Amino acid sequence: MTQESEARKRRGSGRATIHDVARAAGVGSITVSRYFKQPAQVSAALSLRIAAAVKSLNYLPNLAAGGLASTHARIVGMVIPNISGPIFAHTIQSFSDVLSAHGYQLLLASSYFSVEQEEAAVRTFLGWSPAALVVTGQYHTRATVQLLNTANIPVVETWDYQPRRKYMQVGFSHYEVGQQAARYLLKKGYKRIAFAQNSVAGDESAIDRRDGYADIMREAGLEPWFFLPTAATPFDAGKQAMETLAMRKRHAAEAIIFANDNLAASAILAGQRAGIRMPEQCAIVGFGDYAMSSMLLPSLTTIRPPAKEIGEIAAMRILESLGEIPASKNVQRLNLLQCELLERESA
Amino acid sequence: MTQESEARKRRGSGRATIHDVARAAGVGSITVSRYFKQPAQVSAALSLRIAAAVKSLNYLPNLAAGGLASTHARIVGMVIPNISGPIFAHTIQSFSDVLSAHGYQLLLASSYFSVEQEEAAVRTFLGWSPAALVVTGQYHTRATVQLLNTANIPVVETWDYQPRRKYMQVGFSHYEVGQQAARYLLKKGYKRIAFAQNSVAGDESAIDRRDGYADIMREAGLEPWFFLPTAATPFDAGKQAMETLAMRKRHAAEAIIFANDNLAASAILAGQRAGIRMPEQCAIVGFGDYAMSSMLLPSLTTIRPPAKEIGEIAAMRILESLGEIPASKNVQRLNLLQCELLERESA
DNA sequence: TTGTATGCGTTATCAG
DNA sequence: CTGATAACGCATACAA
Repeated sequence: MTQESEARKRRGSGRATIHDVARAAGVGSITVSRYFKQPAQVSAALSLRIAAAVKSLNYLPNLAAGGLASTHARIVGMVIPNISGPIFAHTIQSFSDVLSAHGYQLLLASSYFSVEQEEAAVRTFLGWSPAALVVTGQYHTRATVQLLNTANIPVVETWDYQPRRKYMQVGFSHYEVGQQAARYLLKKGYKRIAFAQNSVAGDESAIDRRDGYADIMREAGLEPWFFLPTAATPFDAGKQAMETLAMRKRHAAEAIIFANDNLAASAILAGQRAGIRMPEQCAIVGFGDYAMSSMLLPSLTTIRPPAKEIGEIAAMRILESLGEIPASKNVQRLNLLQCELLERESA
Repeated sequence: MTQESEARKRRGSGRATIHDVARAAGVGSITVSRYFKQPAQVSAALSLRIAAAVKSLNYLPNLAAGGLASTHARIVGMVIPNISGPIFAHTIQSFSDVLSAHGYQLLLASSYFSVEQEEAAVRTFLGWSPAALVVTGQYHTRATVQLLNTANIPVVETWDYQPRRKYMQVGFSHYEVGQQAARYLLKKGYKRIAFAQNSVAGDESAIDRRDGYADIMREAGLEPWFFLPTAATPFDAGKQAMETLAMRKRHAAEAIIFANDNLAASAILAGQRAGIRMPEQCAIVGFGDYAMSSMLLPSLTTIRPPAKEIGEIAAMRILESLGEIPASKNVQRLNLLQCELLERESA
């Protein structure tokens, strides 16, 4: 009875607050706050009493209140094209792991390659007063840029790298990846090299890769050859590319660079079924190094993006900006990552 | 000068607040709050003025403050074994999509199949006063259960289903999946059927599947045959299982059920290299239906878990509990999902 | 090292 | 339909 009769507050979660702990420990509430944030500044005697009170009351700090009071919550928002895609998940995973090791939480949203959805996500995230924000790529709406600029917090663009951008960038040059693939095939002696694009609208990075390919072709005195599938799903699009480019009677493609491994994989399956010898009759190069790529027959030659590294390094840069860890030198160079061309059987 | 000379607050983000909007619109701040939360309760005239003020001030609601005042933030925490895994990502994606359509944000953490890491994540999440919490599976630490119980918010366990659990469950019975695989192979006439486990510690669900398999074997008067790989990576473990079980001289396995498709895939590759005819010499069944499974040679017969559906339905149940959408009937039955056995070439 | 007063931006309560 | 006031739980500024 008596313990229940304590005048209950009109609102509130009913959970113990920092004041309850302070009262139980016989200290000021600010000391409890320090006990969590700057333990070194609290004497051993008080620390002990506070620890006991915390335990007996099952105290859990209210992070929202803390964030409100300190104007920035220990939260970082991340907008990624899609969570369940074969590659971005690794970035999310490593990013989240590094952050949570330092007491920051990940707030996640997906844009499905739509800059408008990205804008909506950024807008919502800012409502949480996040400590930092991560977006994918360098293509955003005007309003997103405006929001990012006025937010006055660290912003990182991942999965791309362009010189002289305003925000921190952690990624690689898609343009150079396109060049890399084209050079590789040219060196192998292929001439009739096509580039099969993605039917997903909004994947601007794939366009950059295509342009890198095109420029290398022109340098070599060859005409770039673009194929834009009309099929909706990657599976159908890859098949369509294979049928259109490699199975034509005259002037068939000797090699095809695909916008990603999904397309390339379905092309290999289609080719296999049609009895096309790969790479002799048609060489295939992908992008992404998805899990299945090494298991195909022929195994897929592809370019591996540093997905996990991107997440890790982005998190580190943010923690540096936030003063959580000492700053690295030569950040500029560290942020520009390299992709690896994995030479397998298909090219 | 004059516009800058407005006495600046000592603290704060510098962003416009609800009071700024109220002043600009000539209304009380609570009316602005209502304008966002219950637009129907605000007259058209005031709504117009508020809308203008919001726009001109670039007002963005501070969600942390709102969450603090209303004791529950529009946030839902989700703990998942791993984000970058081949199947959970789909659950995350669909869960996040449904939630964000209703103005809830996803706070994500991974446990790596460790109940201790799960506990830590739950603890942190609770600090945000989330509207609801989602965990994976039914195995938790005592402290986690305690936290979940006292949190007094909707809790959903995903990726599993056991009768008479305390929390809402959205998933399927791993035990029945194990039974399903065993029955399928027995029906095909296989007798010497082994189960290759996962070397990842903490994957309790895989144990449930194994037990389902074992019981069906016993029912059929056959001895269950467990193989526990020592190899660390799934790739090596699958290969090891194949070599140990199917390539032995005498009494080799006629069929192997693998704890997941990663193991099964590497087994198929190893078998292929060793010239083992599948399924004639050894049939293979996986679990998960990962992206590469249909691309293998032979394509992998596997059991597809309803990953996307789990995320969707979990989100719906939460939104129902929160009163955001009308409640469904027969929730009990709806939450028990079925896995589909995909009959392909390997078994 | 510790404590007091006050503000963070919003919503619940209650009154018009 | 609208508004004044007081929480929400914590951290900053400043003082002791």
